[in-house]
Amino acid sequence: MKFSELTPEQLDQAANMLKAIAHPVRISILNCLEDGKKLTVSEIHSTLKIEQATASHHLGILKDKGVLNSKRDGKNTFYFLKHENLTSILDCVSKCSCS
Amino acid sequence: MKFSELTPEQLDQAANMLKAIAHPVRISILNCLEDGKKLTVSEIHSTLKIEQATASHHLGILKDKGVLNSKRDGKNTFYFLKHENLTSILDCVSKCSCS
DNA sequence: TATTAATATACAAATATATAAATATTATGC
DNA sequence: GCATAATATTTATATATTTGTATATTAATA
Repeated sequence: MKFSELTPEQLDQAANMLKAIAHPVRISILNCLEDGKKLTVSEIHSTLKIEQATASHHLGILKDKGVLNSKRDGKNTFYFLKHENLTSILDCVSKCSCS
Repeated sequence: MKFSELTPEQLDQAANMLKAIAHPVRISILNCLEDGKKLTVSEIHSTLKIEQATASHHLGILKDKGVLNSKRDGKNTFYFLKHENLTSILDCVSKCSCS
């Protein structure tokens, strides 16, 4: 799939997905969710030492833009990567930003 | 290199790099520069049918954030990818946003 | 040197995003 | 139903980004 074959809508969706990822807190969240891990809002909030509302907010953005999925289980909501291979983006950028 | 091993500064740089890419016009620009191609501002501006100033502006952002490099040759400035493997980000996102 | 081509920058208006604090919703267990 | 825990949403303020238009810079050439 070449980008030149994408419709403007798909191009926008790709940009929105990347925009969602392109934030220090949200990169850190994705880092927590590597290897198929499913974590609750509380776990993210305590692990990253950020406000509960902030964690929920960023998780909501990532879900809204198609990066994450979530599954409610009682009082908890577990978040996880929608596409496992998205972490390869992180690998690539971390390589590029360290050289 | 795991992200958890990145310093806050490197995390910010990675986020800035992704933010630079995360825009429909700039994704289209990167798409033009695949396979090591080097293009001038004029070529980008006519290929993508955007204003000259807009092309220059977006190219400047991509260069400033470490995504592109440029080389002046007389009246022309040629832009090209700084890290060839950055296009793998596009491949990944295009796959994810089409499924 | 004057003209033209190619690129880059400055500015302003509209839009979008980030952050924190407060409040609301959803679900459990007594 | 009431209290509590876990999430989610709202609101307001500050900041950043995008876009177009105009202008400035840089380089070649007549």
